[in-house]
Amino acid sequence: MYHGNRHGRSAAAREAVLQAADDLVAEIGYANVTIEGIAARAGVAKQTIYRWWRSKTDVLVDAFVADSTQELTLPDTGAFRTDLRAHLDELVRFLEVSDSGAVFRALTGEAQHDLKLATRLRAEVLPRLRARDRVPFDRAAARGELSADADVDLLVEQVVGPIHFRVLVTGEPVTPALLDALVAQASLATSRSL
Amino acid sequence: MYHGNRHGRSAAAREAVLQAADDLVAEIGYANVTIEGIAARAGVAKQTIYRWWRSKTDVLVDAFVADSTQELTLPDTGAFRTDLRAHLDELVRFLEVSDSGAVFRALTGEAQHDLKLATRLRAEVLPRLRARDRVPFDRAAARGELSADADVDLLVEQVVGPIHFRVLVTGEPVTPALLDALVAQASLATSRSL
Amino acid sequence: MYHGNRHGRSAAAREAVLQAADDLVAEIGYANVTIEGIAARAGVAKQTIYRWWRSKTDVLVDAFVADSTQELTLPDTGAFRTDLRAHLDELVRFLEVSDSGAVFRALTGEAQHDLKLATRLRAEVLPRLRARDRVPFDRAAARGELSADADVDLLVEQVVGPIHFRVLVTGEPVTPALLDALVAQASLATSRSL
Amino acid sequence: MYHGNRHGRSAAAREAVLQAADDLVAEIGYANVTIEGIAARAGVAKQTIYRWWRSKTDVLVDAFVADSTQELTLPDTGAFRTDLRAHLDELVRFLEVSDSGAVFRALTGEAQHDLKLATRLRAEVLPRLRARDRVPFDRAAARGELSADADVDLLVEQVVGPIHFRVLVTGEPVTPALLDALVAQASLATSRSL
DNA sequence: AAATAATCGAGACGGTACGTCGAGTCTTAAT
DNA sequence: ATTAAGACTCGACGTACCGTCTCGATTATTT
Repeated sequence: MYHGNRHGRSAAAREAVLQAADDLVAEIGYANVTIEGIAARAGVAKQTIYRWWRSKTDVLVDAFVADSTQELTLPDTGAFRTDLRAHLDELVRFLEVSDSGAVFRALTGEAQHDLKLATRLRAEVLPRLRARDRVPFDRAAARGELSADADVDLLVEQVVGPIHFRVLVTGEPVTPALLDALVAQASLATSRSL
Repeated sequence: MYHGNRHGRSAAAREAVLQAADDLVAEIGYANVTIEGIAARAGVAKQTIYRWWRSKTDVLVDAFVADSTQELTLPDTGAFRTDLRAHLDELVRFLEVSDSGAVFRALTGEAQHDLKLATRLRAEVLPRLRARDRVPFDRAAARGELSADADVDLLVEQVVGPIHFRVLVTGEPVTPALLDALVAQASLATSRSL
Repeated sequence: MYHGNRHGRSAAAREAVLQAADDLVAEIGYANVTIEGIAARAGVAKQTIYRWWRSKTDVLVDAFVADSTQELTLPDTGAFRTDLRAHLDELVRFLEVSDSGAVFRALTGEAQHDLKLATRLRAEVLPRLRARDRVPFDRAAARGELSADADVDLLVEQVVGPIHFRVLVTGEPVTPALLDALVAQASLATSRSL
Repeated sequence: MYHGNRHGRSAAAREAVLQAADDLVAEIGYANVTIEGIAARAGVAKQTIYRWWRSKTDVLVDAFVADSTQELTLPDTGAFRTDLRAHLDELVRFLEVSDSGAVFRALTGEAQHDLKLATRLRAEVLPRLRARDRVPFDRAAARGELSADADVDLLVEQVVGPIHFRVLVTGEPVTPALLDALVAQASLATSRSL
């Protein structure tokens, strides 16, 4: 067994911590993750974690950002409705199924009673997600399917809001029926604004 | 056949606990509330809390339910759009401003990593809220403004989803512009179904 | 199952408590006996115990006294040395082996930091034991083997003191060698005082 | 090969705990001493106590041993009788009057229903006391006052046994009359063995 | 190459709160 | 009127993590 500074300077330790945090959330659930647990799992001293992060949520935000850096490019189907539907399917998969989505839900939950976390999420995570949600609408606008003065952010919220509501609040599964209705509603808005 | 002290829990203790829990959430925030703190504030032994509740969230669900028992009846304005708008104003006030709403947000947040809490919320709290959200739609249906085969629950989700999304996820204020858009969209849905 | 006052007045409850206390000491050891445990075992309400006894040690003193009421009469062998040796054998058996002796040791131990218990023991238990310890000496005096002005209590202490010392302090077994020495020493004292 | 914080326990914390334990026993009595109380008094975290000691008795044994490390050398009076008498006077003072003796009595009491404590006492405390009790006899042997084949440990027990009996069992004061009798008896034993 | 400084692991520290246990007091319904 | 049942307040238990703090070992940089 090896001791002392086994990570050269720090990069390796940093990655070990993020990886351990990710693993632990998946294995034992967000609520049961502790700084001590992450340190033990990562083979890192507690102090090393405290040197770089303020709290376990801070670690998890970094882990989440690191994971979601991998850009997934939405294939262009040539039409707004199909583009949007494909994106929403992907969004639902992320929120309901993926490990990454589990972390997102946990962090969003924790942010309800942690103002600092809420601020970080809104500064670093949400803009990225928002940008992705806008893609189908921006493409539609480029195609001229959408009037230039339409409030895309507002339209986005009307579409993704109900999905998040189901996932975060009611806990009911997001059904194809809901997605159909949302796509129909968005299409109506685009066509109406012509 | 009864025996022993069958009067069971002391009503005074129960109320003191719920009141203390409510007060503490308002004063120091959900994350800082502890069972010990509630017990001290309520002048009650910790054991008494543990006898009747599993956790602090369990206490707060009870407190929330007790508070929200007071039905607020939505005034009938005679038209769907105005009914709905009045209801949404009230909903936003609840979510963003009220103490009760702060508890709701905290509990919903905690439910993201506490399955038992999630189950309780979905069984005891959400149906009540859902029923309130349906009122404008049900009245519209009674007036014949809405086709009988419309999926009211779906319509409700499309309207309240974006509001919860702002409050819980983005943290942005719910603006009149959003409410206008939601009412317009809902009206469209009703008129279209004629 | 039966409830309420199932013991008529009280005598039965009293006996049930003493019996339960005795059993529990034998089964789980003095240190693990609790009032609640005695009450549960006896099928009696805690309050009933508190009505008659101050503490668990108080119960156990009563139980001990009740048990040791059965007088064991020391057979008269006709000579001091053999009388004394028989008595000491019996004393060692009591202290080292018997359940009753285990209770005696526990109570004596507890009395080191419980003044009330110490007082009760010295008033109710020790005189009885002392009386038994005197028997061989008193018989010797009656036979004229002992001078009338000998301090029997002092002689008794010199004989039983080392035995209690081994049992309570060093925990070493009381060996025949020790008993032989003690008997010899006592005999010397008696013969010298002629 | 060492690694990590191998300096182990903090000497300051250890001493603070032992001192606080000693003080508390003297002030409020053994039965009222709690781990929490010791921790608070010592300005130490409870966990620190639990890290190094199993129980309050374990702390007190350490405190007792630390206190009694200070060897008291018995002055040599030149004769067995006076040596022994001086030692017994000192022993009685220890058992009946000193704070240290109070701890000894409490620990001996507790050992009646705590096997682990009993074992520790017999391994670490009693041999030291026994050694002290032997001193007058060993000196007598060195002077030739005692036959070489005398069982000194047995003689010691016959002398100190009755003293412990009074202190621990009957609670009566150890009188000069008893000490006189014990010294006389021991002298007889020594002279007889010439 | 040797000395120096930064950073690592390990883990002890003072704390806070946890959830449990038993003490001793109280109230209620059954007998 | 006394009991069994059991809820109550209280205090301590022993545990889990928190965030801070040495400590000695291990590098990486500086001399």
